[in-house]
Amino acid sequence: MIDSVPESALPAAAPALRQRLLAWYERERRDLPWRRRSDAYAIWVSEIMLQQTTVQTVVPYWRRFLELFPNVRSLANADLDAVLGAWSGLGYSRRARMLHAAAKRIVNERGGRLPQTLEGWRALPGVGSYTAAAIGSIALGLPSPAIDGNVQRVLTRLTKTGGDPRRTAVARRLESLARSLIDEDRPGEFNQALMELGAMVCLPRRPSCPSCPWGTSCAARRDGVVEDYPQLAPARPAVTVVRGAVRLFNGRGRVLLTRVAPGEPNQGLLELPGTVLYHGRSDHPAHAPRRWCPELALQLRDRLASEKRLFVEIGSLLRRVRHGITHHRITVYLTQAEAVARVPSGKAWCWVDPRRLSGLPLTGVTRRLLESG
DNA sequence: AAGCCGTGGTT
DNA sequence: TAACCAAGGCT
Repeated sequence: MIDSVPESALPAAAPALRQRLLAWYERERRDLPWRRRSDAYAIWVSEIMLQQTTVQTVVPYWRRFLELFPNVRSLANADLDAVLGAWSGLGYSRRARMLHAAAKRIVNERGGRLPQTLEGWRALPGVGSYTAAAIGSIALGLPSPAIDGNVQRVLTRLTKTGGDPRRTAVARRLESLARSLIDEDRPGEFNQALMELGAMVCLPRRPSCPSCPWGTSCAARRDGVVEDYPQLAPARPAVTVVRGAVRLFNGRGRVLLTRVAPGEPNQGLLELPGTVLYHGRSDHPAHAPRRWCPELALQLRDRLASEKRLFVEIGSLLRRVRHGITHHRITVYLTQAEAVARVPSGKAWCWVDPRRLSGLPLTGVTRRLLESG
């Protein structure tokens, strides 16, 4: 269902809305490192990192990444492991693979020249409609609306547009709205201002309507229903996962890691040897084990032996880490272990100095399990 | 087009 | 604690 205010009202108000938004943005904009850059490469990297990831998390990663890979050629020439290592902890490592693949394609097929059109960007792996519009407007001055979750929230509230904005029909309506609002002379500023408004003022919960430059024009605020928008569909129930992992040292104080097999989550990254001990929907009557126990230790030992040919005796519990992912709730128990047979070797296994983890392509959980403890 | 990706932060 | 959210894209 889509109910909204008459759209004819909006184009007339567009110039005033534009002016108020841009004036607010000029005053309130955060000093983010990529906002000091105008080259498409720096903007591109920031936009890929910012997909489903908060600004606060991205900033240090972006700085390190641009020091390691200052331009598209250095990124294209880098080993995938180095790129994944720089990404480790940021999540959704597929973004890093696609960024690396896109850099290679730019160097190999375009002589290292970055695209200068929306279609050119859109054709690269990892660049969808939002990211293409963001790069296009910010780095190239193209007048294309960049519509992310923030912008969806602002626009559904401004116009009381009902329905889930992630659905195609609603998204099209919002895009049409944004197109009628965008400042064609300063599209990059406009897009960033709209996203900034969503990130700083028009918050999902407890928005700061009194300080909003659009507050007097907002239909949802006028009717006192701001927090009823956007009308997102309820999320699916989460999946509960319990996992066991072992910390096994060799004689030189190095810890055993294994390469995640293709087809598994986090494939290609390094993780502590382990296995899934429980996997189920959390809306079912929970059978998920609630605490570490000898039965789980035996199961972990047997499955490491049968699945990975790693033969150990399980020692004491070292720590428990909870990991909340979109619709996964993961609990990992890390135990000590002693090898009782020769440890496998080969490409899937490696021993690393636990003091030298930075730069390794670790999974997020492994990074947390190994840090300071 | 609907589900998946199994991240980190806030409330 | 657990739900919800974030500068989404891919299949």
